[in-house]
Amino acid sequence: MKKQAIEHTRLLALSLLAGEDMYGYQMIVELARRSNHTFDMKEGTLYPVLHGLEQEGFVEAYRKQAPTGRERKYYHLTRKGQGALREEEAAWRRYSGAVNDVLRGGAEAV
Amino acid sequence: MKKQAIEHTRLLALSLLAGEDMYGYQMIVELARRSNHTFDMKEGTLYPVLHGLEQEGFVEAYRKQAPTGRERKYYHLTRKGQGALREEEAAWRRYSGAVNDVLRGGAEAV
DNA sequence: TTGACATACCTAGAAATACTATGTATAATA
DNA sequence: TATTATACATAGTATTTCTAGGTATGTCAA
Repeated sequence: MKKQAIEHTRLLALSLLAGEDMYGYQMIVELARRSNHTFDMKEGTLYPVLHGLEQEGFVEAYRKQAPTGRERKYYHLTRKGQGALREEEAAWRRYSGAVNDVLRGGAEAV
Repeated sequence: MKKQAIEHTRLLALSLLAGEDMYGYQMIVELARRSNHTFDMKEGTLYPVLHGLEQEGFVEAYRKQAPTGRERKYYHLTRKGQGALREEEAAWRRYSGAVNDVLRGGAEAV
């Protein structure tokens, strides 16, 4: 019943797009694969986030025909989005490092 | 204006109490110190969480006179709380490990 | 002594974030 | 041809944390 704790959705989304352009559904599948199924991001979570990233100019969307004949909406990480990714990565390292410090009983010597 | 992302409040609170009994205000100060001021937990966040942990039997509260003469409300981690802490720690390692896997481009070989 | 500040606890309401549930539509497959 | 997987989307709900406010005591300087 407990909510699954996926909080850094933006970081994860930006990170997925760093390697290659992807469409939403693909990102969900890829995220599950790369995280060994620790993350099971819902469509109701990802799509609004992608729309937000697009509005901020971090990603650009374009439609492309899939080999299946079906049209997909691909997202591309812009230069601005690359900067945002670097910032979010730094924030994550700071955050996770701090949690680990606390778990170890605190960073004694500074 | 952005909300500070402290999500694992329970984990942090339980972890602080693993070493010694503490009172709320002290926990906030200690958390800031141990995290090198990465975490600045608000009272409006901590106190409701402590009350919840108490209701679940993870911590026990008792009042004690401080050297200043003032009464403080100390929290003690119960055996049940120690178990909860171990579980939360494991969840954190799983979660942070998965984020790092995704940032690295995915855990290729499983 | 009094005014400011740090300490110490608490709660109500707002904001942010992610989930559930649902709707639509197409392609593949049994 | 019916079901499943693919693919996008949004409305409403739930959870978590913050903001803002309240109450009260101890310390210290002016």
